[in-house]
Amino acid sequence: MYILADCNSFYASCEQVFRPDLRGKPVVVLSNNDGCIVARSPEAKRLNIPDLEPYFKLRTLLERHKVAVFSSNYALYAELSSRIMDMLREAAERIEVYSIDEAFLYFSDTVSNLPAYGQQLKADIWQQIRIPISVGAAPTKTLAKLANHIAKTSTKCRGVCVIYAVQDWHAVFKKMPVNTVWGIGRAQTKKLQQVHIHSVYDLMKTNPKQMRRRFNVCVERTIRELNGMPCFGLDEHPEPRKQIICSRSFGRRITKRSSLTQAVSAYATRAAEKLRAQKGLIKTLVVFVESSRFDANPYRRSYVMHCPYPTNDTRVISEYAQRALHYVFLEGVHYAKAGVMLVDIMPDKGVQQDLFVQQQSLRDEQLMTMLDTAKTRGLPLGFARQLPVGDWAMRRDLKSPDYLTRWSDIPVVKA
DNA sequence: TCTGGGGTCCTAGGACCC
DNA sequence: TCTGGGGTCCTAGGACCC
Repeated sequence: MYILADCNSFYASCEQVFRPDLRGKPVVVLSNNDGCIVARSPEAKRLNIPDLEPYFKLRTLLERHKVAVFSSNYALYAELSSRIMDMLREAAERIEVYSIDEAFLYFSDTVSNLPAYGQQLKADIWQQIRIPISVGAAPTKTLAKLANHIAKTSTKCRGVCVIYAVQDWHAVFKKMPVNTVWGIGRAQTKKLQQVHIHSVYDLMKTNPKQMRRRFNVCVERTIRELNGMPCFGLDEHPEPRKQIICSRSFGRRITKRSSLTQAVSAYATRAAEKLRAQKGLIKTLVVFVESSRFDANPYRRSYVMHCPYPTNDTRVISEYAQRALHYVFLEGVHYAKAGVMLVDIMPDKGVQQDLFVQQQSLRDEQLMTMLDTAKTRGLPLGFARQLPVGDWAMRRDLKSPDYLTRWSDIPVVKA
């Protein structure tokens, strides 16, 4: 059996952990740059505040309902997430951390009383971390996702739903729209509706082989999973990333080359850190810049750059990112976003040596290791070109304190 | 004025080879 | 007039996820 443990309105719940005065009140969290709403507490959902809508369009509505609004505070969410994942790891045989706020647990033998197990898990995490979760259990991942959805939406379930045999759930599946299925997004939903498949039940009852021909292999697997045949296994030890992207929209439009230089330098630095963290090297990077996609004539350019040898040295990656920037920069564009992508990542062990080309030296590696160590200890070491802020910096006007990751932000208990 | 970021997988089509 | 077939690899774009 697969069990999906999924935090409820995760970012909004995190903001409430150190703000008990906001319990039971509408809370929303914004994306980077305070762009869109990405999380809503149940009270905010009940006010019909839409998900993924731009903040500026909803401002008056939010003010009218006295909704507490927060910028994203990833340091806080990541820390709370890792504490929850540690608890889940203790509670299960095997676990796949699927995203910041959810994990699949797997049991080879059925737990004797799954509903009770789910309730206990939920109670433990609430008691230790003060984050509410929902639990869905079923013979496949897709069904566990569905069970979790039912656990979240049906008050009868009290946050836990177990699907043992699909045939017992036909009536419920007939009432659930097909887009609630994991893996069926907007485009597929539209195509499915054209052939009169509207509910989860409709999809479940189709012929997987025929559906593969008409749609694709993903849809086929989903149908099989809905019928209780596992097609997706547990991914306990995810492979290292194949690519690393670091990009941001700017706090406001920028036109100066110097601002873009700083931003690209900061992104290249961050990307190189991520690369070293997974012990990778790259030879190829891509830099892209763009104006807003809402512009009448959007400008978007990218440039692929090859480094002379496999590297994870911030200085080299940054240097080649700047060279790439040279090719995509156009005077007069109001830039809204830029980014650095590291592609073709290879492990730093066992790299093909080239007799005639320079390699990354041991000294370079030691310098990078030293920088990374300094960073984990909170020492502000960096390169002169890379400034932490500028006119390109992200907007986060409503960020909560870093309660768990910054000494100066740790809450003080008053006697 | 203001519209997120970071991933993966699949497919179709082109280039190239024999 | 008539111009193969099958395989691999790469890339771009689409779709999906949270």
